[in-house]
Amino acid sequence: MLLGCEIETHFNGQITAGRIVETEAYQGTADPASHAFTGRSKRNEPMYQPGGYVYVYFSYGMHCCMNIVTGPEGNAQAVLIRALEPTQGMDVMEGRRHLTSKLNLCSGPGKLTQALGIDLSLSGSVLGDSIALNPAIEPIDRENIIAGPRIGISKARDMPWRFTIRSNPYVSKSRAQKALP
DNA sequence: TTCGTGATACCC
DNA sequence: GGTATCACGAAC
Repeated sequence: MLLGCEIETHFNGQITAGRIVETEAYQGTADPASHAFTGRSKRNEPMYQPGGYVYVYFSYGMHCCMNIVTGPEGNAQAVLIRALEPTQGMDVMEGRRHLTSKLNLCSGPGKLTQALGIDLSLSGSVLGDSIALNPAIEPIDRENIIAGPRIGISKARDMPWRFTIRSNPYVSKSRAQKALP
């Protein structure tokens, strides 16, 4: 479980980090909403690597979104990181995001990649170098994890594979409460 | 609620 | 080559 773990990046001597408060699971080639559903391609190739690889994709003309590959090689399971609670390098993040509101620095998948300085060139890299994954500072009790439908997809909308930490103010907001059709 | 934005995939 | 699609965000 990635919730509660910390993602830390080092670029140009600048350190930024945040605690994961919101994720979405994508279950490989059998999941119609997964980027791996239509088969292997140059873009989704990192998803087929073993757990620990990073898959970054570009979407809607301006956003990069970051996934952590979690399954065995060839399985294409990945977890989309949707929101972080900033923990280190707030000043650097504010500079990259051009705003000073801690609450909104990383409250969305495109926002957090911008705040952490992650872009397409990091797709296919491995955790541990420029991007590190640190263990949870404190474990999250099962009762404090909320599961709900994933956001922004048109297929398999009924699968409750979006996970957030209960009552955490740093989760993404604008579409968070959107009801299913 | 709408609109900007560009990489990708797939079809010619 | 052209174009529809897209796991979004910010401005209205």
